[in-house]
This record gives sequence, structure tokens and C-alpha cells, in this order.
Amino acid sequence: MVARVILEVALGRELDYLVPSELEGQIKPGTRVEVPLGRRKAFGLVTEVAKDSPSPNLKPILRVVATPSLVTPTVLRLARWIAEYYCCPPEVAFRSVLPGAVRHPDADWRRRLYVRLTPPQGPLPRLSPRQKEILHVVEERRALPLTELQQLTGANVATIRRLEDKGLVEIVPQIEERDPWAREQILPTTPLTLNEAQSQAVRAIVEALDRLTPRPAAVSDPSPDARPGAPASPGVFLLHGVTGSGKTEVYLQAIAAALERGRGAIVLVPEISLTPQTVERFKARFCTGPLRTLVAVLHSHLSAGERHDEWHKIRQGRARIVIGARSAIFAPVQNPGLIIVDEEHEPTYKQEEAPRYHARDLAVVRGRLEPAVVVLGSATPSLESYHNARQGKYTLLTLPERVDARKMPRVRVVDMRAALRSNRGVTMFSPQLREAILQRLERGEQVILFLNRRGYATALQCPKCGFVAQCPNCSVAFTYHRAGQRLLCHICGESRTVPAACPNPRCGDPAIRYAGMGTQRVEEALLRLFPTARVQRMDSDILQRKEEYRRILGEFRAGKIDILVGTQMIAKGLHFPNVTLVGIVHADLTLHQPDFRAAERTFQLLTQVAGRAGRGDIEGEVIVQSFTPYHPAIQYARRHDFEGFYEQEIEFRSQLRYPPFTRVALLTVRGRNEEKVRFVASHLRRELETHLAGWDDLIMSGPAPAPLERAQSYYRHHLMLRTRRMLQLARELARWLHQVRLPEDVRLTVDVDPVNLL
DNA sequence: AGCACGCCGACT
DNA sequence: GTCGGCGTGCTC
Repeated sequence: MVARVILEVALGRELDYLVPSELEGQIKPGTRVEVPLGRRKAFGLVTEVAKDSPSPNLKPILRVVATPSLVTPTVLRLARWIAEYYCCPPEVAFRSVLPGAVRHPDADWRRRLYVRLTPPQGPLPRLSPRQKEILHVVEERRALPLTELQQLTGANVATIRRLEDKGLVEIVPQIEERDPWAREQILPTTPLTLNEAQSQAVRAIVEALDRLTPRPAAVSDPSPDARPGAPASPGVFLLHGVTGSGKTEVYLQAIAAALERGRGAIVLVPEISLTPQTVERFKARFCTGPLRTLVAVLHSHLSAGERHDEWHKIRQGRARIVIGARSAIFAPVQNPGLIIVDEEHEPTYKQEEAPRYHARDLAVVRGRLEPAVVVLGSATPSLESYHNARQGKYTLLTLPERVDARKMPRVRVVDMRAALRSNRGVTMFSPQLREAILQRLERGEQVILFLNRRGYATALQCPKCGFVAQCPNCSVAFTYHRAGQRLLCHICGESRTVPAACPNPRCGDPAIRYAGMGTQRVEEALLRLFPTARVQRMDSDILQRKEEYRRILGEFRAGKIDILVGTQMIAKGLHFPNVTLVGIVHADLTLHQPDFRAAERTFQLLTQVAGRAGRGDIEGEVIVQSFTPYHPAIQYARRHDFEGFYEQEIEFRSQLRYPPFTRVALLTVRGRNEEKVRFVASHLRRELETHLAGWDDLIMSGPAPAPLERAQSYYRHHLMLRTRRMLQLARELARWLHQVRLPEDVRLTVDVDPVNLL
């Protein structure tokens, strides 16, 4: 027997080892082992067990490290797939699949000293009044933490120890689970009644689940779906439901069906949606009843200990539902029947460091490996996913209407060029938007204003010579922040005090002006325009503290805020029935970015933000301010016409051979020396041309300076490769990367299916 | 990652 | 002659 092992050192590949006969029963995929490596030893993870190996002279595994398998075999296969497809060393992929907090032996269950009642033996010994009091408390609680008992009774440890000496209680270390939600009060909920579209969706998902679930009686029969010629991914659904159409209820009932069939579920949500609200909704449904199970929560802000506990709750099968951000796709759920990716179009599913995986795409891969049913949900599906649905690779499920027959909000587009002409200078609010806000304030309804840019002004500009304050490390202008009178770089965080006069030595003019606007400026203008209104800003500058988010949303819900001004983070998932007006202050901001997805992003953002309006009984209104009001992304969003937008955007992608018609690999060359970076990049292009000679289906563009040419004092140049056969290209790239030589101070990264092209 | 091997400059 | 500089290369 031979075991393939991935070592915890940067080897760049797996190695094969002999399995000694005495270890044969213990070596399985996922087992942690110690092996010889050269003249030293190393730890690794068994990824596969096989009959033999292509390489001769295998050395034997030294021993099994006494750790039970932490990863499921499927997740191991997924890690391998990541290494191959995303073109990264396997140990990097495996590290990501098994978080350090779980791998490291110092992460363990938290143990606390508990005082526990022991069964009484013989006559009750004589006790002091103090001891009686303590004993009484312990009798009531049967067991409680030592520290808590001390607090309750004011007793010291010695007194309690004396009770232990008398054999009445015992003090023992006991595992205590860290539960970040311990203080939440969760009220159970029952399934809601579904409308026709919702029940159709649930039915389709459950049917697929039944096709995948092996029924005990059918074990000997060949499954009818195993025949060749079945659709490519019969188990992937794209749930396209307009904002407020009740996608979550579909998820919940599909999960219930998975649990009934003895299977688990993984729910991925974008990091920002991972709010207490969302998590509670899932916990509330499954905290009681026959399907009762723990719901594990995984996200990047957990402490090492919390992560360890959640991981093991899953591994032990006590938590059968996992809800989490992108890395939750690696959760060690045994036999998951259902993998849900909510808001599948969200760019946060893409990891921006190695391994640069896309969790939505991994969900589809894991679904195929398990096998499990995959549901991708969105009000604004990505072009890639919708295209797959059109091609028949995924099954399209549509929820065309809002629940309770609520209407979609009416969207008005205001041509800001007109407002600008009549007003001259910076115009923040058109008369239409001003009027609409005033109306809501008078009626006691609430308003959300959206601007995708924080800070006060985009740039600090001298009106006389045109000088714009630039970050010294990055090729972007400083953003002016009112608080503390500072210039801040949004790329590297560099910060400066505002100069008193123009820093241009040949100018020195003291009249410095602010160009462009950010949320701070909107907030200020609102306070001036509507002095009695209660205005709250919400962006990442405000949310320095973790609790702020909940506090602000709580106050908004309670009606203590009239107008909420914010960036991206207020665009999704918020459900406030009293919000009847949403204003998009500057819709074009995302439109003119040097990215082939600019229009798609704009459409998505407008649709999502608009979806915050009219979630109660009163019809909602959305006002979109734009300098390019006839742009398709804006016009299709106005009409809530996803299909229309898709049709015209897919045409553009097809003509320019962009995804989904090709797949992209973005190579970034980075270094401190501009000339060297430029030189290396063009050298690499020539090398690649030789290496990939004869590759017919390939478009190579660049090298060119990245749109964000300099970031954190690194110059960056891009090379873009496009192909329809990415897996094969990734293999070629991996071979090439293995042998390519780079100067010490120049680095090369490969990003497969990049989301961020800057 | 380590730890070899390997081929050129200043020391006992 | 040898000690050691860190540039390539291998580890099942």
C-alpha cells in the first residue's frame, strides 16, 4: 500500500510513501502523519491511498500523529482541484482547507473548572452556615463554573475546597463550548406558506435531492441517473428571485428536506451579510422540532478557539447546518445534501490571496464530488451563472414576484446634466430627490441614500494650478476626510494632514478646494438642507468598532434615524419596512471603471440598492441620479429587467471574447523598480509565447501597466490570458511557473478567473 | 522550507 | 591547502 502525502513545507507537490503493514488500518485520506524527508522528518496529511506509485524507492511512513482525520475525503479532493485549477502549490490549497486554528494542537476545547454535586454518601457532615449556603447553590444548579459560584456566594476557593474534602461536591475541569451566540435569545419559527413560484422551486430542489440520496432499497439497483448522457450538472440550480421574493424561505425549506433525508447543508453568504439577523433566522428554524440540530457559524472574525469549537461541532456531526463566508465551503460536513450560495454574484466569494479560489465555483465542484445539490441564489445573477443556466448546465428557478404581492419599487432616473446646468457647480441632490426626501420626512417614513464612496471629497485640488494631492505610494489621489482634517489613501492607508496652502512650490495658493464627494459630504449637506432630520452615516469609517453596525441598524429599525447614508454595505440584505425612498446619489461611479464587468456591477448595485425600498405596505420609490441616464445598465435596472440587461451584455461579452465565453488568467508582475517590472513583464510574455506555442484557443494581451499602476509602492504590470480550456491552461502555467526564473525583487502572481482587474 | 552540493576568494 | 560565501536543486 502507498499513501500520497501533502507535506506542511513549501515543496510544491505531493510525495508518495509506503504504508507499513502495522499502520495499514490507520492510514486514510485525512490522516496526519510523520514521514522522512531527506535526512530530516516532516509532518503531512494523507490525501490518497493507492496500490502503487509511479516513483521507485519509496520510504515508509514513520508514524500516525494521534489526530483524528479533520478533513473529509471530498474536501481533500477539492483541495487538489484548487491547486490544479487555481495554479497554486498544493500545500497552499491544503492550508486553506484546514485552518491553522484547527490544525494546531494548542487550539482545543476550552476547559473550565466546574463544581459538581457528588452523590451523597452516609450522613450529612456538619457544615458551617457559609458552607450550607454554598452547597445550596450547587444543589440548585447541579453543576456550575467555579468562578460563577464564587461570584454568586462571595466565597473563596478554599471554602469550596473544604466542601470537596467532605465529599459533597467535586471540582473538575469540564469542556465548555465557546458559543458566540450564547447571549442571543432565539425564538423558534415554523415554515412559512410558500407562494406558487417558491413551492415550485422547493419541489425542484427536493426532487434533485431525492435523485442524489441513495435510498436503502435501491442500493443493489444501478441508479437510473448514473447512466451516461445525463445532464452535465443535474444538481445545480440557479435561483433567480427578485429582491424581496423570499429566497431565504426557499433555502430553509430545502434544508429541512435535506435534514429529513439524513443529510447536512452548507450555506454560503457574503461576509457582510453574515449578520446576527441572518444567522438567527437559520438558528430559529432548526433550534427545535424533530429536525433539531446545531447551526455552526464560520467566518473570518472568529477567534482561534471559537473556530476550533465550530469546526469540531461540525466534524462530530452535532451541527449539520453550517452557515458562513467563503471559507465555509471547506466545512467538514459529512454527507452534505445541499450547498447554497446566497447572492452568488457577490465578489466577496473570490479570495484575493493564494489560493485565489471562487467559493461559488467551488460549491459547484464540491457538489459534483459529494454529490450534493447546489443552489445559487441571487436577484442579479452573475453573467457566468445565468449563461450556464441558459446553456442547460444549471436549472433555472425563477421567483418573479415579491412575497405578499408587494410591488417592485418605482424607479426614476434623474438626468444630472440638467440639474448641473440649472445649478452650476457641484450638485449633490437634484430638485426631485430633495423634494422626495422632504416628503418622506413629513410623512415620518425613512430614507436610504447610497453613495459608493466614503470620505468627504474624492480629492484635494488647487483651483489655481490644478494640483491634486497624490499618495506617495500609490497611483491614486488622496481622499479628504473631515474628521481629523486628514488626507487618506484608500489603497494603502497612508495619511497626511491637510496642507494649509497648495504644496506645489511654484503655486502656494491658499485657496484649496475639494473635488468630488463622499458619504461624509452627503451627510453634511443633508444636515444643512434638513436641519431637523436625524441623519446617520454608515460606512467602514464609522464601523471601526464591531458593535456599531448592530447599534445603527437597531436604531434605524426603531425609527430613531430618518435618513441612513452609506456605501456598499447598506446595499444588500437589509429589510426595513418603513423605508419608502432610496436615493442613489451618483449612479455612474462604478460605470466608468476599466473593467469588463463595470456595467454588470452597476446593474447589480442599482438593483440591489433599489430593492431596499418598499419592503413594507407602502410602495417604494427609488431615485437614481446619473450623468449618463441612458446607459443600458441604468435603464434596464430602472425597468427591473434582468433578462434585457443580460441579453445586451452577453452580446458585448461574446463580441469581445470575455467571460463567460472565455476564462481569464491574470498574471501580475510586481516590484519596487519600475523599469525592472516593465522589462520582466515583457520578457515573461516572450517566454509564455514560446511555452504556449501551438495553443490555438488563446488570447494573450499585455503586458500593460495595471489600472492601479502603483500600490503600496509596488509597480504592477498585467498580462492577460484568455482561453476556453482553463484547466488545461492552468496545468501548462503550473509547469511553466515551476521552471521560470525571476529576479529576487520581482514577484509574479497568477489569478485564475479574476474578479478584481485593478 | 531545509539541507545538500558546488564552485570561487581570504585565512591558518 | 581549507574554511565558508550563498547560488541551484532535491526531497517519495
